[in-house]
Amino acid sequence: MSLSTNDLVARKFGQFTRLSPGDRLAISSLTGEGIRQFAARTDIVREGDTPTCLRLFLSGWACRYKMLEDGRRQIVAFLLPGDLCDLNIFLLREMDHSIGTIVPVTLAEIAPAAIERVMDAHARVAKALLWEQLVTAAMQREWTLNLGQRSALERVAHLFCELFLRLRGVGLTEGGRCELPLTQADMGEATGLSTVHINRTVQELRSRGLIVLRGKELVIPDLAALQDAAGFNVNYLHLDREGRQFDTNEG
Amino acid sequence: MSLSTNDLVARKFGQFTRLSPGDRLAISSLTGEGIRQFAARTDIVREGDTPTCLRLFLSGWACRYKMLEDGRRQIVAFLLPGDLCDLNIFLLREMDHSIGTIVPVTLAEIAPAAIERVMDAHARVAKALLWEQLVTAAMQREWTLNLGQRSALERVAHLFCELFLRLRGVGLTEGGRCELPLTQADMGEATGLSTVHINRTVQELRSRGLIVLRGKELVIPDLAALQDAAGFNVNYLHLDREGRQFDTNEG
DNA sequence: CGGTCCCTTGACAGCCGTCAACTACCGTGG
DNA sequence: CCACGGTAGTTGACGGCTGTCAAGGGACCG
Repeated sequence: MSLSTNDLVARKFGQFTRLSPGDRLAISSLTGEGIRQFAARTDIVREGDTPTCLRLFLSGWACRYKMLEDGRRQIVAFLLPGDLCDLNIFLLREMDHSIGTIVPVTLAEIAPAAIERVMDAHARVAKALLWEQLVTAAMQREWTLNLGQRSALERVAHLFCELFLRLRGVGLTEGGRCELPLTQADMGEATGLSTVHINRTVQELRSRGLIVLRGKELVIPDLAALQDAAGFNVNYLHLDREGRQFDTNEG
Repeated sequence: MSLSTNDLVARKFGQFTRLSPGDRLAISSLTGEGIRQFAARTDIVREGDTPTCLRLFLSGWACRYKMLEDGRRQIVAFLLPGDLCDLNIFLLREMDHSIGTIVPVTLAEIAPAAIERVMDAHARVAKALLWEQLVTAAMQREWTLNLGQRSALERVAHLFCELFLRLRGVGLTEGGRCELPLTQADMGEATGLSTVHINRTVQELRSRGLIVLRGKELVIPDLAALQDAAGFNVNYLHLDREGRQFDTNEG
């Protein structure tokens, strides 16, 4: 498990910089204690809770969500394996949103002090974590654009593109195939659409041959075509290895 | 001007923590050089640019925005006096969005190294800046909720509540009154609504007595009523002085 | 005084939500 | 073996919120 965590971390942050074995070990060491499992469809953190630790997601899918008083719910982000959530969050008195699982999740709970220690000792790791935080913010802006300007078809296509590329970044795809454990209700809450309209939109994407979605498996026969339908611009994921300037020389 | 910057900084971060005179001076000193002015309706940074510096907004209004290829435009955030933008941004190779002015803007351009120096030397300042970054992220999540779940009336009311409270936080309101230099087209681009529908929505808010909007001045006769109409929950602005635990003892 | 920007209003259309019913699937238990 | 219930997906009918198109008015400015 430590090995696979190391691998996950290498893939995740390898999208930004090449971490040395020592760097990777430092991150993996954070996950030594505090491994926790959560069942599907349960809350990990609730709005109003006091933040206590950061979390590194190791397996499974979760989401950040916000609710209105009358029950309307908006998923504002998905959390996938390799995602680190809430750097510096302990500065806030209480959470303004909740985090809930979609499917069973394994994550590592990390004390703020431990992260600080590792970031102080490993400059490249520090930069990689800050990069992760910047990309998270960029995704949130892109979602704002998605909800504000895109049509239903574009929104759903965009969501699939983003999820696929993020999963591919951590080695969780096979060719054009990936897992997609979301219900259509989840997709609706993420895109601001009703489940009925999600259903129609998914079928439109199917009939255009842009996706094959059966069970919990998504296949994208032609990623460029799906991106085109979505008006997807990959720049916000910042997968450009800018971090090469910070790459280790050790390998 | 240095004095007024000091005052602005004190108000802005005073919402989180009480900075010592030395802390405030340290921030103000960052703005000594690199003061720049921008005309109304011009770009400060463009998508694709290489990030070079952070910016502390001293006066005027600006916005972050993203565009789609066909010209659709989404404002994803407003930048008001006291806002600091893009901590750590230099880790990214290029901007994924643009920043443009609404009205003439004065800002201080700050070199990454200078910020780093101040944050290293002043722990409370560092925490205040990280808090600012967390609040920015929280606002982006709230906008996601706004666009995904709220009706046109709720969205516009919510926008007005947020802008008013943010301005009040830096002392730019008088009673229930504040400046609102946005055109209805701007409001539309921020809320994902057409200008025509913004117009109708604003008039509905007017006829309900929730706002008085004339010229570039917004009056909110009953903030609680407007918040109620918007379904506004202030928690995401994190104005709870959690930072009191980090407050200076110097006064 | 013409031009431009911004606001306003009306008519009409369409995207998407709501409501409702139905199917498929699956695990449980009688 | 089948009944049963719950979840997820699907489909049709209908309505409404919001967009589009178009035109006009007011304020400001060169």
